[in-house]
Amino acid sequence: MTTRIAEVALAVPKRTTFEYLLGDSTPAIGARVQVPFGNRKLVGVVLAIKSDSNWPVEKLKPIQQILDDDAVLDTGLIKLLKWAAQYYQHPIGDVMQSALPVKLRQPNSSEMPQITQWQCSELGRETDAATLSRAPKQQALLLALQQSELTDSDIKQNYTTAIIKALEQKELIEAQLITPQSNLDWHTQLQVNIAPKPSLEQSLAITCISGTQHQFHPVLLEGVTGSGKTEVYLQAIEPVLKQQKQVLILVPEIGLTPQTVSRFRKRFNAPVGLLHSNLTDNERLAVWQQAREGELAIVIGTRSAIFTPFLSLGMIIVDEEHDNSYKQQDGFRYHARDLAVMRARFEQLPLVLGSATPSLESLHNALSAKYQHIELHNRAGNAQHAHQQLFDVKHQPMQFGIAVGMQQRMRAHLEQGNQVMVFINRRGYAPSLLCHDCGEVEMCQRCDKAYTYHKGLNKLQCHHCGDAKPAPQQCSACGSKQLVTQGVGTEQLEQGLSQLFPQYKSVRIDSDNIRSKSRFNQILDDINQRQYQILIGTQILAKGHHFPHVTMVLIVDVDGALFSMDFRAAENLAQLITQVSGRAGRAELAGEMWMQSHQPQHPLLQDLVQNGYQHFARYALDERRAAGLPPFSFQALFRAEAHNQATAHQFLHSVAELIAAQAHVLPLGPFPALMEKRQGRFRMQLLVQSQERGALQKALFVSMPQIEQLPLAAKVRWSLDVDPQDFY
DNA sequence: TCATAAGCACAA
DNA sequence: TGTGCTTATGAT
Repeated sequence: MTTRIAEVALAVPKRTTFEYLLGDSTPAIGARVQVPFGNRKLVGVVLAIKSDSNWPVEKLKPIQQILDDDAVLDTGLIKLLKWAAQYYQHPIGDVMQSALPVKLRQPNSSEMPQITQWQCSELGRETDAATLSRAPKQQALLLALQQSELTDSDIKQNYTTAIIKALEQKELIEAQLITPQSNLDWHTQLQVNIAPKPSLEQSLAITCISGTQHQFHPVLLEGVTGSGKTEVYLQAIEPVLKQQKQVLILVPEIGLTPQTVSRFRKRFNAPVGLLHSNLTDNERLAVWQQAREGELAIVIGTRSAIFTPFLSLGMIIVDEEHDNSYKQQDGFRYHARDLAVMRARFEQLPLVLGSATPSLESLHNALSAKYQHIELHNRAGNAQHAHQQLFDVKHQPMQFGIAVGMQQRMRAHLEQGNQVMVFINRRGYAPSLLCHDCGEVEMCQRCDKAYTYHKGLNKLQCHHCGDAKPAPQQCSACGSKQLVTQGVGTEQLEQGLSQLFPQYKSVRIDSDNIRSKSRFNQILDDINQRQYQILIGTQILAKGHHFPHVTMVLIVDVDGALFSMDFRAAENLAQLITQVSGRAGRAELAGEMWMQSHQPQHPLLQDLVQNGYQHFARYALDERRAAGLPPFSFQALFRAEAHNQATAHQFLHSVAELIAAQAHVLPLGPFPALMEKRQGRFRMQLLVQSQERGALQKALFVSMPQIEQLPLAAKVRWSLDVDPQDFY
């Protein structure tokens, strides 16, 4: 009788799998098992069953328990995850774990969990919602619940707990613990509700996408804002659903709006599952299970939804594919869009990457015919883009960071009853506090960056490490009381604008002011109800929301991105500008967008303003080609931080030597990170670049074990980022 | 002299 | 990554 051994992936930071002896029963490949590890118990995923081992068999320990009857990760997902572990050079066990819902990382059952669901009480069903007219939010929620039951987190997207509690106390609604029921009704009961007639462009796109099922067929759908990409998605997935195949739709973190979701729900009258960061662990597991059982026709989710198991997946859509939130920024640093491409390839699926402002990487793939390229040029109903213009602020009188000339423009728009949106990329009152007598700036000792002054809280806050302290009364160097602020942040801008325009109401939208998703949705509602005339915010305001009454957008400072060390900064700025100008205003009321700059002649800005993103992106691609930057080369970034700079430098220097021994790769650095010091640690980076992806992969594959052996590797906190998106 | 902190190796 | 063993530091 031969010994049977299971190869198990465990969440430990080693690049290896671990082997265990099997008893009488054999777990499925992809099932979870509980195993002894040192003197603790861990949950791992079985990757293989075999009869021989690289380790002395007498040293192997037996498996303690098989946790699942069936695989929690099917063979397709395991293939994808193994590929990802290799590509991103990340420990396989950690990769497997991050693909599982939190509940399954512990030795819990993978059975369908119970979740909290709200419904109307007897009284609530009979109550006319109109009687709650003095509490419009409660009224809306009651109406919604009279239509159908909703889960706890569904409700919390749009309503605060106070509203839920109020209705509960009036005994109009009640909570119930339910176990989602298993059924595949949508297979037979799918009904397609009336769809608007697509434009010529749209129907061409729909035919291209849905014409090729059961094979890998990547499409870049480059459609200007308002050209009806969602309608293309809706009609393109129809034949997929009709074949009883499921659809996975990835959206950016902030882009999951209730409107989008209800459009999909209403069109097909089929179950739609949502995966986003506000779900409880049980809700997440429930959606995961329902997708796996085939009960959900459509799953819409953020980054990690790319790991959702499906009974029968038929298509993947990545909406706003350029969005940076698809890249995981710590631990297992995968890019969900890139994994979507691999998953579609492995499982032979059609794939749609949609964006008004495609990433240069995807655009390059489309232009070089690796992806099919479909463009939507026309906006529905002849809606116009906001007209983009540059405003030269050189020698201009400024107040609160806004040129007087721009203030006059704002006034004109406000006086016509329209809304004005102002973008500024700094939170707080002022980016630094300075002594007028000696010039001393209050600095965070741990990050070597100026503290941001928050006037409302009367605090100094470091935006890099989060350290905060009460705002001082006098200079810490000379004791002078002449402390002045320098620069302008959202808080000061809001205050300044209410001084300049006292008759108009303004609202500030930044992460200081937006604590919860429901509060954010509340403010968006109020904006569209025209409760506010002046909207002040950071980038958060730009993502996915429409502002029909905004006729003027002002970007306070575009210069920062033009001269950034980060070669992607200009691309990101262009995407922001284009996204915003497509979302402000409406058909009969084209808006204008102004950008304050000291460098209005800058060729990138000029190109963007005169020719639009499409032209700009191709121009930027040429620049990347000339400079040998991605997507014309491939990068990996080693980051290291240590208590003193020399240690981090020394470590990366050794890494560079190991890398340099490999063929066709070029180590650049070590150089200090854009943010040189953070939380009291010095941060250095080493960029590895290659003309060929394969050469870079091979170099990393060979070097990583050597790097891990370096004496300093244990002393320095370090990580590897394949295809880095930023250099912080 | 003891107690706690920091450093280190290791798990199948 | 988390644990337990070893060594360094330091207060009494």
